[in-house]
Amino acid sequence: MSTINELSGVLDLVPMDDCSALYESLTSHYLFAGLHAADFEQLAKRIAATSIEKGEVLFHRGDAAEHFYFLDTGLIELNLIAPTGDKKILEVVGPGRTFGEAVAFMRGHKYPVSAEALEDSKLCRIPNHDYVELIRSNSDASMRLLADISRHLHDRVREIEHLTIQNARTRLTSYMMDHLVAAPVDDQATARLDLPRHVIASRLSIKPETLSRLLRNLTDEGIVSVDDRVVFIHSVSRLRPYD
Amino acid sequence: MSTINELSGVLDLVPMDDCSALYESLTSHYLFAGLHAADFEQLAKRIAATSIEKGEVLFHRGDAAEHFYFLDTGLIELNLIAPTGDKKILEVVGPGRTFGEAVAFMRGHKYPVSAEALEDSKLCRIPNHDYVELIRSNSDASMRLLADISRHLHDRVREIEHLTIQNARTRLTSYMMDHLVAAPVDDQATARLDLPRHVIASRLSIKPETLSRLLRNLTDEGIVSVDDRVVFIHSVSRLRPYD
DNA sequence: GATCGGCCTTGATTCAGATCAAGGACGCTG
DNA sequence: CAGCGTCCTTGATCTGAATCAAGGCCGATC
Repeated sequence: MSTINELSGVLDLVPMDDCSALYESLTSHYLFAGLHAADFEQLAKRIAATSIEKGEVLFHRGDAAEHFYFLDTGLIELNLIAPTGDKKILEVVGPGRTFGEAVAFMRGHKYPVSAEALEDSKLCRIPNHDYVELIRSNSDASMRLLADISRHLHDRVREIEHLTIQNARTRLTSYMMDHLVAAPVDDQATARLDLPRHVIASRLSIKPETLSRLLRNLTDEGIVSVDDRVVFIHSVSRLRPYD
Repeated sequence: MSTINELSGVLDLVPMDDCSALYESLTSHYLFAGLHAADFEQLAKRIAATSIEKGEVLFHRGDAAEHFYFLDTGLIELNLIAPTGDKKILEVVGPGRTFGEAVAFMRGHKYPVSAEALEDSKLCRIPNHDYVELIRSNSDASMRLLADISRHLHDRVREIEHLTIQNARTRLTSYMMDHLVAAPVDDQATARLDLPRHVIASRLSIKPETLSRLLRNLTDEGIVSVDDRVVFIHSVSRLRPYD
């Protein structure tokens, strides 16, 4: 759980140009797709590729936020830490997604969350300042960023809804429905719980013991069958009676 | 709890131009301040002034969102309703503030929350489409909107933090510190709990009974004195031991 | 294949906050 | 000022989820 970012340039930064595959995946991301080629090339000079090992912290909540990130491979958790040491995982970010892009516009320019690698990861570090300067003259890109941040906002509102007017069991069933491998057929479906149980528990704001018991209850009630990371849902309508 | 907005134009809409004071307060809001006078005049033609009585619902969660709002006078709550009927007040919006502006950029263009008047209120209804078209050609305005929505996002993250890694008592003391009438002096301060108790309770995601008991505990511990809506804090450091 | 160390499950118990149930303190109306 | 409704407080009890405490199940290492 060490920080690799704080003590000057401990990150092994590499100019991104050196890695054409990464260049590709970045340009196809919707936050960059609409940029003029010349503009993007200019920005790309300031983007660095880096990697981080499982368990390392990319940035801490409260750190000055000069960059945002694009995740190429691996898995990053965004979390909040209580004074008591308890951790709440807000979100798990997968490949092809960006994080930290809203911080550029926040007062104080401090990260409101910490970012830690759940797996060895490769990412791009994009300087806020350069990106903002670029989109300032590109209204389409600005609109896409607005859509992006608004979606994050909506996600947070939904999370608050889950935390306040729903209970632990409903949060778990929502999570399952968000992780189906395919659309339900015949009131049946399969979900993949690909993350370690304690990570899922933290995302749902429950303890691992509670997650375990909830899965047991659902199994005992004949609603699901659990085989390691795969959950077979025998009856979606019984799993989600109020949908 | 009736809806005034659903059945076509039941809102008593008035062209905003007719009300110069309102015009004034709108142009001084930071989301409109940077606009060119000619642009704003164009937009103003499409802005309607309206009013709504205490207890009426301005829009429901899930309604198609064609407009956002600027609150001139009164008080509006943004809430979420559980299938069981329980209500969670996400935010209480006061005069001079806007709400619903992020919805224009969300997929589906549906309000993610409902808006209900806590007091008789006067507001302006701004068409999303016209506003977005206007800021599309005004990068300063776009940047301000990005800052605005990012701040909302940050607020939601803080709320999630309060709900997950803090307890009811800490949420209440945070609320008090956010509602001081002046900066603390000598480890003492005064907070105003200007809203009805049940509204504050819902904002904090607790029941009125619990709010009442928490205030009693703080009083019994000699940390605060409560006189109706005014809370005198005898010791900020004892109220917030981890700050 | 024995030993170790994570991670997950299960059981027993505790606890924060909700719920249920009475009052009390008002402001309002007739 | 009597009567009433609304809002708030207080007390008693309940409950969902946390905590505490064992085990069980691997997979890794020697």
